[in-house]
Amino acid sequence: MLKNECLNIVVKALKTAIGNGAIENLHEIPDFHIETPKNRDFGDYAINVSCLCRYTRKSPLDTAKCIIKYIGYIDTKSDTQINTDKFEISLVGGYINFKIKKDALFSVLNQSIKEILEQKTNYGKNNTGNNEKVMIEYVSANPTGPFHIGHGRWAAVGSTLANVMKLCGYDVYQEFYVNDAGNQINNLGRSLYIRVLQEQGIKINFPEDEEKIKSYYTGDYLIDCAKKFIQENPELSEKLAEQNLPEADTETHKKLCLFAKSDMLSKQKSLLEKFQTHFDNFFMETSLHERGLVQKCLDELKDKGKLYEQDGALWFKSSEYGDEKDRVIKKTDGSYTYLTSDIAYHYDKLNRGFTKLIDIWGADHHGYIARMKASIEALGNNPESLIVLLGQLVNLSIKGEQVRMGKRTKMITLEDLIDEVGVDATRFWMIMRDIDNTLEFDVELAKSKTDENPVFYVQYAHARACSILRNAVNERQDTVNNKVLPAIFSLTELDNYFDKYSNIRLNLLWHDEKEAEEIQKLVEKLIEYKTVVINAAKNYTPYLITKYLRELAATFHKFYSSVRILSDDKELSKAKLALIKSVVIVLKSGLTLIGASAPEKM
RNA sequence: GCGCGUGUAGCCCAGCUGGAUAGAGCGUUUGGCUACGAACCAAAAGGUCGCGAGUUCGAAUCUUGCCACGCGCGCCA
Repeated sequence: MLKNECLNIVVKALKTAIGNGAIENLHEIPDFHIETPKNRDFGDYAINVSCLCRYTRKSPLDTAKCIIKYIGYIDTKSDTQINTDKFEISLVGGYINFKIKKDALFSVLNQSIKEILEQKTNYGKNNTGNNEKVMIEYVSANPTGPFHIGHGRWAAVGSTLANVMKLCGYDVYQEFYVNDAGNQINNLGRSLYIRVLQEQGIKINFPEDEEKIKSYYTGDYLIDCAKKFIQENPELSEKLAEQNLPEADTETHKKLCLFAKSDMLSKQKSLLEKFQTHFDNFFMETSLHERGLVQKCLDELKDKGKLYEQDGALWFKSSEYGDEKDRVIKKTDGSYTYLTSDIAYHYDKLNRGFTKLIDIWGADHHGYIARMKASIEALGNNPESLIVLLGQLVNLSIKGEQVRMGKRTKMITLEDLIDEVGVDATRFWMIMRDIDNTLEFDVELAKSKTDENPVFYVQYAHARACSILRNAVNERQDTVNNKVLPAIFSLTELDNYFDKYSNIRLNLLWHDEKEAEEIQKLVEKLIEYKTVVINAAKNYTPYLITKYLRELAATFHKFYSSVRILSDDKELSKAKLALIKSVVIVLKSGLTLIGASAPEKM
């Protein structure tokens, strides 16, 4: 790449300068950052050498002069301008600016378009992940009710991150942890019991006592579940109704719990699929207990002297590993805390061979990080292997007015939102912002099919580009002369061209300087996709993909408005169509990464 | 009180490892469809980068002290 050549030129010159004693006290070549100048009149790439000022004891400009003196080309216009075979180099302030000469630029742009057309959906694929085994655990909602809006954010972010990391060569495994062992399942079963009785006409209600009602799920989603239960267990339901038991007996209770749990879980699963979020595994908390893993973890911690008893409870010395205080592992009533199974769960993940554990949690769980890492370290593993991505919550608003999720107001579920807004728009909006920011989700905006909505802006670009490709192989209407023009290409002709594409005739296009500029900008944007993907994976920031897609769409729309694609000149049209095809490929690839569709018509 | 996060244009947000005149979108004003999709494009207006100090040749970016907002600080999950 030309970028690296710029870097090499500067580094080589700098080394010569040091060798000649022009710069003293500098022993290590600094890590130069290659930038794209904000003002393109300066050039295509720039390297800032101001960081060397402290060694040269000169101004940034003089420092730069001092370096380019050693680039070694004779074709020197002045002490601030030099020509190489590929670049025009000029100095402004502490910047060494590189302007690529036309021939060099052709070959780079050609090469890039060729790469995109050849690799197609694989464009952007790389191996920065080095096949590392990564587990991404996200959503992990309790199986006690429908998803709320926040779960949607983790689903969209987690699945997009998984897609991006796969593209970067990580061996990604996606898991959903089901908390099906705690007391909340008992509460769920007890709540279903009441609904089952109600459905059979018995006058019974949830307790009114504010304390007691906390152990019930009063949402009406259990009514459906109750109906299903009665249908599948008619005899038992009748018995329950006749006896009108104040509480279900243990056997029945277990059955109720199990039924409600699996009903909730299957509803969650199907919603996730609908939402383009595909897990490799749903890991049941109960399976940890069944396999004795919890006990095994406790034994191991005990052997290492990390547990102690106090006030009738069992404690873990997490404060030895940086947690602010020790944590209870086993309560006085003999039951385990949530943390206990989580310790076993993460221990198990590492034992399954994953070297990087990514957990996506709501910001309200941030206090958990220290104790989780403490447990990993206490069990002899590297706490750095756990990466917790803390996400801020979602604020839902309708027409600018915030919807408060009070206890009294009816909850808006993720499913409601998807039905209202659609999968594509919901996913796009959910990952549009960095998870460090509270997400402002305006239902009306996301629904709107106008210029306020970035999802449609991007999809429209894709549809528009597809439309041009269609027009190239279809008859067209010439409204100026009012006649029908024949198709420029046959479909196979065009496909063959893209498939066996060897050299785009960009230089054909170069006669028009304005067009050339637009073409260069467009191709550069397409090239950028590769680094965007890498950065999104490296920094766990899937929002970069949406940001990029909006930029690419904007670049394309602008390109479209100033460059005519189809014309009588077949060769010229072909060359331009190769660009359009590339745009289609990259837009579609990006939209696929974020789990949104790429419609060819809208 | 302590911990984490946020504070950039009227609104919602970018700003890459400290670097050139702080950038998009929406909204506002104005202009552009008689050939490829106007769900688009172009132009203008709009900023004490929360406030103060420090480090630096250079700070929206790093350090520190305040201020405001959000979340958390359970033998809940």
